[in-house]
Amino acid sequence: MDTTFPDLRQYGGADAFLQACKPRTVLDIFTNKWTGLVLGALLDGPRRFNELRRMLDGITQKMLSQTLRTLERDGLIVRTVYPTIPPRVDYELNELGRSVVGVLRSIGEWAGEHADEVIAARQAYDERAKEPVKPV
Amino acid sequence: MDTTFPDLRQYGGADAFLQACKPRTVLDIFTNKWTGLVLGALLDGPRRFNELRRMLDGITQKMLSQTLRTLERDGLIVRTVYPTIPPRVDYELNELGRSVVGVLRSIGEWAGEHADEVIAARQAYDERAKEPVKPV
DNA sequence: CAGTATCCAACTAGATACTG
DNA sequence: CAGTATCTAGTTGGATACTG
Repeated sequence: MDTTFPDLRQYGGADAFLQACKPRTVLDIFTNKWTGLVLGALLDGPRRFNELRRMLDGITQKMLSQTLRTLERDGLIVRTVYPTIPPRVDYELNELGRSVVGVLRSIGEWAGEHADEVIAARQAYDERAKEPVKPV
Repeated sequence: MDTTFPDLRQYGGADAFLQACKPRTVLDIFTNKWTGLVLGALLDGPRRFNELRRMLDGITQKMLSQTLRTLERDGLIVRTVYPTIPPRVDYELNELGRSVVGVLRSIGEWAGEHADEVIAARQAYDERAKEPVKPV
């Protein structure tokens, strides 16, 4: 079986759900640790490398570089080099990149609306696990 | 900085985007390899363990077990044990679980609509990388 | 300024074997 | 039937040092 992610538009039962699995690699866009934050940092317009690094305080040079390269390769952002001294490089969302942000927003909305619920469920589950023996 | 995922509802610029970062742990729901498929397999109603294993051909016993436990702990599915011999265990989506599927659907829709675009961008990028020297 | 290169610790997921 | 336990290969991300 191809374990790629399903295209849920075509969902019509579990089988169809599972068969509609083609573009899983594309899903890396959403599973990467920094992708969402980097795209978010670009929402207001073009940013330079170190500018992004400051905005994303906590990201390493390596991860910023890697994330930007991946986003560029995936066609979500545009990298522009100005051959000045010192060099200047701008990163900017393109149309495809902006469309991803829409999806990230719906993920963020769900997380914002239900995070407490999930966290409470986890605590309840862990509490239950503490006392597995039924008191008589 | 807290590198959790932003709640984009509150977005009002990159700063707000970055500051609205609280419930990142909740995002594991979307980044897990099997979560989406398991939730999808439960869309039509309760399923038993080995039933799910057959539907998700390719998943190992360990990963199915682990994924189901995580989903149960997160409060997205309900696990019901029937103390029969042989044992019977049903897994079922609850309301929270069904709401996640909505988000997964929007991810799947984006992926379905733009996968070709992303894949083409990757190929183009890789092609460009092959001939880095500008022919004179 | 805008990156690369290298090493390493932590985590993930698969294969395999065993259990109430 | 419905799992758990263990071992291991592969991947991810961070720290650090260096470069055009």
